[in-house]
Amino acid sequence: MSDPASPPAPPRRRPDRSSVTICDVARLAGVSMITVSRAMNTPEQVSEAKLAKIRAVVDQLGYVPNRMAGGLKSARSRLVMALVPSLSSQVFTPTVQALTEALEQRGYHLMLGQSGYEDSREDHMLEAIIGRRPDGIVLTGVLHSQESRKRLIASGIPVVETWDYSPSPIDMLVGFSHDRVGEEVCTFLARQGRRHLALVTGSDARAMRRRDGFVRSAARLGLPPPRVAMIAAPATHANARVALAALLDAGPPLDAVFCSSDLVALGVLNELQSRGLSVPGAVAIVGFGDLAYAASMHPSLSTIRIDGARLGRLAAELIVQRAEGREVDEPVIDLGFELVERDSTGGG
Amino acid sequence: MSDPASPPAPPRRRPDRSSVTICDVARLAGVSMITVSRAMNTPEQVSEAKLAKIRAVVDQLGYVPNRMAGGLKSARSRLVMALVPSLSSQVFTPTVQALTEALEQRGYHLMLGQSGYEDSREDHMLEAIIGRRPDGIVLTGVLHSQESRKRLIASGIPVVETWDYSPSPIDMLVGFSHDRVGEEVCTFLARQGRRHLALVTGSDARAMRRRDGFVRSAARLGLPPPRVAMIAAPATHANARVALAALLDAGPPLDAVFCSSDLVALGVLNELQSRGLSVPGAVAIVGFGDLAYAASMHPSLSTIRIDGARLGRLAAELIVQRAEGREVDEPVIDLGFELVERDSTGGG
DNA sequence: TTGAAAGCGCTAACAG
DNA sequence: CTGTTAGCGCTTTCAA
Repeated sequence: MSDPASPPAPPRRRPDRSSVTICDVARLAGVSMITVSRAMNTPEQVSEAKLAKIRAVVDQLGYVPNRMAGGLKSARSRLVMALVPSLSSQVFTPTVQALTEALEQRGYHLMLGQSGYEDSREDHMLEAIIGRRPDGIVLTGVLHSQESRKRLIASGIPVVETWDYSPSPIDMLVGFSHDRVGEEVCTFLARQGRRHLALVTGSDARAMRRRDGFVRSAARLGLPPPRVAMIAAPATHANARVALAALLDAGPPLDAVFCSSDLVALGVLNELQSRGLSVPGAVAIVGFGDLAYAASMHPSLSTIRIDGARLGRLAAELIVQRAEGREVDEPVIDLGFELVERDSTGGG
Repeated sequence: MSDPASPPAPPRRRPDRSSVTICDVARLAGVSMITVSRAMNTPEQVSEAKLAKIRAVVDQLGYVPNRMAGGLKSARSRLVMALVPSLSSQVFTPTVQALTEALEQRGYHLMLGQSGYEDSREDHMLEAIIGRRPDGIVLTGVLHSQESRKRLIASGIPVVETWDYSPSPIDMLVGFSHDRVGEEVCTFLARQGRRHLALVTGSDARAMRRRDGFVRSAARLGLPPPRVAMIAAPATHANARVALAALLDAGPPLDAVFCSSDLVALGVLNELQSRGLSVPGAVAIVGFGDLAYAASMHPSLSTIRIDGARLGRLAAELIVQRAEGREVDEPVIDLGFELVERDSTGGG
């Protein structure tokens, strides 16, 4: 019991978890560590015989290389960080999905982060990112402070900005002009004979840009200035209803609404329905995003479609090119957008 | 030009990007590396004077510790991997959000992965995960093959399974019983006087468990066997409409539908509306998930609410406890659920 | 095609 | 409170 020669072993956590290393494999296969390394990374440099032997041992031991160690020496983490404002906004899902797949195919992994918080957290966030030494960062129109931008540039990590357009990005860019989206929707509604236009919109920077284009276009076309209902954050279905309700209660009737997202459009539709206003008879609605349900809603929703999957693939391409030291042929890509005409604006 | 003594330097990529290391900081601050390390990780162990000096140098140089290096030595990556079936299913968003925040607070970062693919990719996925040596894995009722489960157990990484209930999990669990969800919804609808029940449901394992509970309960209550419409994957709004349409066209009328998600419920609602069937008058609808729009839909949607945020916080708690070698007091947690009664079932 | 040596950037384990 | 020593697991030279 109290034998001093055999003290009870203190219950240590994970004394040697997953301790199978490249060393163990090398020993069992009767080769050197570096040969094992080559067998994993560049098998064409290893003879058939040793390759077979090594692979057998790897399977037997369940060896999985430690990428932290590899990344440390090679200075390549094979990690790409993507920052989206929020996961609840379905608009970014296809982009993230495509990004994941495209990177995976090339041997990279995606880390996903949410940036839709206060500026105070941005610093923490950036530190977390840079600390992991990703081979690239995909930004979704974020980074509020100038300070953060500088820091990111200083880190030397390749950056792709997306979902927005700027002729002079930090580094690379795949996006489209929100200004032009606003203009095009306004022109379209005017052509449909709508004159009393309104916006029901969230308050993020890109939505504001769409608003500006919309309002400017209305002025140019000689329409009455569009009325704007800002949605209290977050821009949920419920808040959209509230915002539109306030607009309807406060002023003259309107005959068309441009919404900052398809979800908002759904809220607007429900509010109109509950007031007995017909869509598209009395009021036309245009959404933004072309989410899965836009086409099958009742009535189906006219909206702006962005090819988010293509965006993701292009961004992945750019990052990988830069990470592998290749020359990037076209670092700034305008993806464009498409106005999809459906029932909510009077039939397509 | 052809001076052999000065060959043109090949244009190398990132020759020394972000090369400021703990070494540089130590030198400039006139202390040893380990003191800098302590200043960053356990500042209470460093004197005020040196701390101030070090912090100044860190700011000046823009030093960000390389977590790959730290993780290598300490065998703690401070990385937690979360696997969700898909990002498009909004049900998991609050969980992911809460997980992110709770982990961040404790100095961990979340890596998000999507698992909703074919089994063939599961192996790749697991390899990618284990390769990064996360301190924990949060699983969302996934991992199709028995092989994968074994491999995960063998890796020794703490695992929390979520969004499901099993008395004998791999390691730890935070979830609820889908069987009981099905039972409760069925009982509820029966109590409302509904007798001709139907299911419109996706085909994932958990939805199937809800179906089983629902069907079993109906039998027990002496109701006619519920009719089941399976939705072609993916379970979108449009596919839900198609599935319900087929059901309505093929057989006798029904007076209540239990849907496998709120999105499906929206599709079901739209299909009923377009056929002039009133909700809840002719048909009652119950969803699953209590997404943001459920409460503000028209009519508002009765549904099953899961406290996804709480689930995320609890999972984070468990992971961190295990990662830090503390004893886990309650490794299996039944979170429960709540039936939220709204207009789509005849008023709450 | 293979191997030996060296070290990526950091931190545990001891001493002082 | 501070420093020294020794490596984490892997890959990049370089040489055979």
